[in-house]
Amino acid sequence: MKELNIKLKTKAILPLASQTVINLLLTNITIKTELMSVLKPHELSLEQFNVLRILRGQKGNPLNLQDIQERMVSKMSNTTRLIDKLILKDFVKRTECKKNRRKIEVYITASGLDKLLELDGLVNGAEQKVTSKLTIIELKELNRLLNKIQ
Amino acid sequence: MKELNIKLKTKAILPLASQTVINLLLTNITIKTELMSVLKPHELSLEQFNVLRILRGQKGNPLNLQDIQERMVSKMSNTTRLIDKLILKDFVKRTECKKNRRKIEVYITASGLDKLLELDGLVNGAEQKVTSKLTIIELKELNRLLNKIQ
DNA sequence: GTACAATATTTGTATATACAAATGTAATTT
DNA sequence: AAATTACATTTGTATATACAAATATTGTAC
Repeated sequence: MKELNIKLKTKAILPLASQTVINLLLTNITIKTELMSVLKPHELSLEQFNVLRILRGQKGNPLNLQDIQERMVSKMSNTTRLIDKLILKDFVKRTECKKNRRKIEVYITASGLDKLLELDGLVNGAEQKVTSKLTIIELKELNRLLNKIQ
Repeated sequence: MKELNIKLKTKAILPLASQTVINLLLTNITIKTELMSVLKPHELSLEQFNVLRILRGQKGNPLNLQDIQERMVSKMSNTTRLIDKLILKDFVKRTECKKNRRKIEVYITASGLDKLLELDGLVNGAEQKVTSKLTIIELKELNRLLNKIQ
């Protein structure tokens, strides 16, 4: 509570539920800032990077937009336009599905795979950095608690 | 880990640090969705609501833009334009500071206070809802862990 | 007291997010 | 097989976010 008051420069006494919500929002900003500091120089957003990783996970097989969306962290973002951005950067390719022309299939390109290879270590480093202040036991406990909230 | 794999529809085995980061991002979406479901009908964003609460905390005294920004959860957003929106809704007033004409002072209006009164219970309810699956001890532990990350 | 630096806010711009509506395609019903 | 419904993606629009540049005011050094 004391730390929270310092962060928000206030003396207000907040209920535990409010403290938790604010702390989660603040932690989110910390994490996004850290990850973006790695991705920004490569002109990738967090979700763009995530979609590249999802496509790599397919090992050469394509995914259609819906399947991609289901695997994304934020299901709300506009997948069509996100893929457009990745196509402009030549990290993915899009082809029409022959079996069902409503669908489009998305592949990761060789240069997309290269970029991921370049980023893997950096992103892992950022993830390590933000979690490094907790022990393994604490991290497991944190995951357990977060899981209960969702 | 199992739950995470289900959420992301993948079988990938992720390091603990990555799991934690993704779980924090997912939890953030849960919380924002819950809070926005309360605020949306009132056409307020999360930060707009937050700024109103910050101003109420001043008990009639004004705050300038910088002071507001320091107290905000997300310090990145454009405070000038956020205040513009609140002025349009007649929830705050802005006056030029006489001592230092570079500064502008922002007050909450009576109708801003009314709106907050209307929202207090709803927002508290949303906060309770998202935290209700944890015990008080777990919530305290969660706050402690989040504090260490930030 | 003029020039320069520091401060506070505003404006501009590019991108991201959120969501509704439109388009095109396939499947189902009658 | 025409009409309707469901599905997959795209487009439109409004707002939010992120950050750089511009403007206006104040403080300070010479």
